[in-house]
Amino acid sequence: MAEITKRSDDYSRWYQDVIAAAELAENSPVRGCMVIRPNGYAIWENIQRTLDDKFKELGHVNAYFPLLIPKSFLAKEAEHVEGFAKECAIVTHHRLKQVTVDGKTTVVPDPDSKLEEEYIIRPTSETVIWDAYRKWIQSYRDLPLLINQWANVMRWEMRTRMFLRTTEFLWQEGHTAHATAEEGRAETLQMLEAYRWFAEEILAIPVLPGPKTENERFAGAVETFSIEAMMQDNKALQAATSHDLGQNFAKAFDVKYQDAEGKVEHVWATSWGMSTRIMGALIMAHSDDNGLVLPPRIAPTKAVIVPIWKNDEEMAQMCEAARDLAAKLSPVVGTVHVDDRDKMRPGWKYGEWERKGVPVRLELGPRDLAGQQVMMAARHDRKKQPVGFAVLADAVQAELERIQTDLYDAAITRRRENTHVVDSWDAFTDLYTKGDGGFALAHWCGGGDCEEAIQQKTKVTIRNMPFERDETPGECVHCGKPSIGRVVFAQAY
RNA sequence: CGGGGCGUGGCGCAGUCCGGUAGCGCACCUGCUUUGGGAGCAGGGGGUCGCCGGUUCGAAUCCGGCCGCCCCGACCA
Repeated sequence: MAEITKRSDDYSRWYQDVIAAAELAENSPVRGCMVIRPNGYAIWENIQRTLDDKFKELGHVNAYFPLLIPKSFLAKEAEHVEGFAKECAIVTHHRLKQVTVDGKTTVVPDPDSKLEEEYIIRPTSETVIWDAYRKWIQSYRDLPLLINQWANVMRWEMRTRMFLRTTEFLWQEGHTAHATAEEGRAETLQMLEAYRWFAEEILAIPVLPGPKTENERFAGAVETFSIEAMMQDNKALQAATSHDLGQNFAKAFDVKYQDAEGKVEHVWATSWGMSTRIMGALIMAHSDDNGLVLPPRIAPTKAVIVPIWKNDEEMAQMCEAARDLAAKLSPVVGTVHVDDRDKMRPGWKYGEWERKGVPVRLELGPRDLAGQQVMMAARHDRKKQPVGFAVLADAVQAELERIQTDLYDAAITRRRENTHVVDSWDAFTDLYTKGDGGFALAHWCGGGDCEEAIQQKTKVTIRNMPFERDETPGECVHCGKPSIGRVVFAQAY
């Protein structure tokens, strides 16, 4: 295993090194696409399970819509096409043909199999889904319609980064239909809150929920909300979005319902999503120079037991004792792994499980067994202490909770230290050129042109306008016009 | 798509300037000794040198083209 680059030396290499060292994912033969390895996919499965339970608790059901979307569908909502046209993969043929060129056999699209109407690989599924909703919705009795889909999508990005921006990515997309604008808005906010809960309580990543500016809105939405997180390099990352789609898609796909009084109206829609990008946030939020650090609530393996021995007899004893402990622990704390591999010394194993981010390590040697105890070590702060067998389950449970809390506290402290109230353009530019960046709470006039000008000059964008923000008017940090209050600026992933 | 860097066993690299048929560390396999923070010794397996073409008696090395990866910009979740 190659050394992990230090964060202070090269943050972006560090990020890639952590992914490689923890065996989360690797590049694939397809440009911009990644192979998610078992260690990475196990985390995604936990993310899926937790979110899926939450969605269902809130009344949603799952369905599956096709990967391929007729080209004409995308064109039905004007803003939507404009937003996605530049990054669509297109399926044009349905058959290959073997040909021999210079004695070598290869395959080419069979010209005779050209599709009359080409398909695009979904960049998001609003269009196919709303085409179906037209058929499913007739009456107010069919509402609300609360459907979620777990799927892969493709957006042909110019520059990709593992998890953070890949050509193909996995996500969930919720698509709901409602009888009134108020219900739609309530759903949009409810799901944003679900994402906030998930990011903060499960992933230990503090986030700022709030509406995006008009420029940053989802193509086709009336209003877009996001949760924004700060990474260890002080850049912002949009961790999830929730869109109030108004009647835009209902009108584009002619989805109407009849209310109790017999009046026919277009329905009101929302969509909301969280993707494998969140894994990039998870990796960057907590990991250190020794590798991955995972919050216990999302970690696939909560604890690993490393037995220590000097000879075959001891090996048998320690392994048996370790398996006994694991069997007692698992029902209380979750998956516990016993690393009984021969041929590897304990020190090597410690290093490996640290790289992979397992929150708690339990060391069990002859001296421990004699004293009916283990040495318990935490991944994130390396604190080590002896714990008696009798109280082990409670102690590990408490340790996992301590780790979860520590990680959240560290992240929120880091965010506080790197969030600055900025009141002049000089201070603003200094922060992002000479300083360490981070979040700037600054006045903004509300003008899209002004927002773009700021981005042009500094590469800093308005992440969102947090619900909890200072709305006292002031002067726009850039143009000096009267402001709508302070919004959050940052360089973003 | 522009600017910079890099493609050589699984990983990290040397060799390229100055052409002579591929080497080091780690990992892997076998055996013995080991095992409380990345063990030691001995033996062993594995590479069309990113791809295509050219020059040459001979190319990892020189020339031309292409592809991919990483970093920095323009687009985005």
